[in-house]
Order: sequence, then structure tokens, then C-alpha cells
Amino acid sequence: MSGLDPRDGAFYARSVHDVARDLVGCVIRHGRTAGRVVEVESYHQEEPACHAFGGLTERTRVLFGPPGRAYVYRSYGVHALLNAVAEDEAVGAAALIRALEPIEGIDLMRRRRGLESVRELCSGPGKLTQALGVGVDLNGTSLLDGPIEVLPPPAGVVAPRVVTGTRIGINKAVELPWRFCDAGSACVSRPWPEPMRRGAAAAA
DNA sequence: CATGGGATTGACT
DNA sequence: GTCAATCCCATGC
Repeated sequence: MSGLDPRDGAFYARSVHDVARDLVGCVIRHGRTAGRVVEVESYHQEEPACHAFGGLTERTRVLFGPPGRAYVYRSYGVHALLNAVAEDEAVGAAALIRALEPIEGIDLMRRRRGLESVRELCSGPGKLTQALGVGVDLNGTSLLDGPIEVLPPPAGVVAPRVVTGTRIGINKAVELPWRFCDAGSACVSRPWPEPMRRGAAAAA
């Protein structure tokens, strides 16, 4: 199947759920820090947990823009959360990057996070943006040709086993199975989806 | 113009 | 398990 390279704009011009699933295993880099994506959730305007549900506003402008851009917003007044805008322009949809496995710049990540444990550097959506140095100033920048790079899974690496679960941290549309995790990674944020609680992660 | 509510995290009981 | 931190912005008076 073609079109699965995230350096190609067509990657993002698809169903946001396919984009989210295919982002698992890809590499995100910002400056000298990089990590492998191990957890993603999808959000779509048709469903009330999505910021775009309320229509086009100043806040959701990027969500309704062209696919392949970063939607970065501040959560709880404290954390920046990173999304990849998907689907056609004028459709509000994005994939929330929820967790990474650190690959490069681990010492820099440690300084930014004030933590030693590699497992905890990027095991949450607010954690990974802090570790990568991604702030809301990058909202609207291109993921194809901008400061945040998204790269395909490294050649020769076995594709991750992606397990599906329900999204977390939301109060609306909680039943939708739009959370995608690498079952083999210990860096997925908790609670782990049900299939991962049976020792699956330990096998990797 | 005032207010309320988060796609969270870390510290504390 | 509970809870505060802290900011943007959408909504309502």
C-alpha cells in the first residue's frame, strides 16, 4: 500500500483513524530530540469530544485547515498537547500524539523534564511536548516541512502490534474505540488498554 | 466584561 | 484515591 509515508502529504489526507493507527511506530523529531510514537488517539468533528465539534472558531482554525499540520493547544492551562491535523481541508479532525519512546536527545529530555527515568520522559501527551520542547508557538506549523518532523518507521524494525482501546481523559463519547497503542511498549500512558494488561507489554 | 471548563500532571492523604 | 496549578477561549450577561 502506498501513501503510508508521513513525509507525503497524502498520508494525512485520509480518515483520521487510519492516520492515528499508522502513526504508531513512526518517529517524531524536534531539534535534537526524537521519539518513536507508541500511543495515538483520533478526534473527529462529528463527535463531541473533539474540539472541532463546536464548529470553526479562532481556537479550532488549524483543525479545519489543510492536513499535515500541527495542532498544538494548551491543556488545563499547564501543558501543551500535540496533534496531527488529518482529513480534507474544512473537515475538523486530528490525531493526538499521546506517548513516545525516547530515541534521541535523552539527556536533554531529562533536563527539560527534571526526571531520570527514560520510561517517564514521554509517557503522556503533556510529558512528550515538554521533553521535545514543543510549545503552543508551533501551532499551525507544517509536519511535512516545519520544525516538527514526522518520519516513517525505521527500515528493518518489526512493525508494532497495535491494540485498540477507548480514549482517556475525556467525558464525552467515551465509548469510541479510538485509542491506538503499541502493545509492546512500556512507555504507553496509563491506564493501559485491556489487551495490554495481560503481560503483552512484557513480551517486548 | 466575568466566568467556567478542560484531549494533564505531580504531589499529597 | 483526591486535588490544585494555571491559561486560553467560548459562552453568556
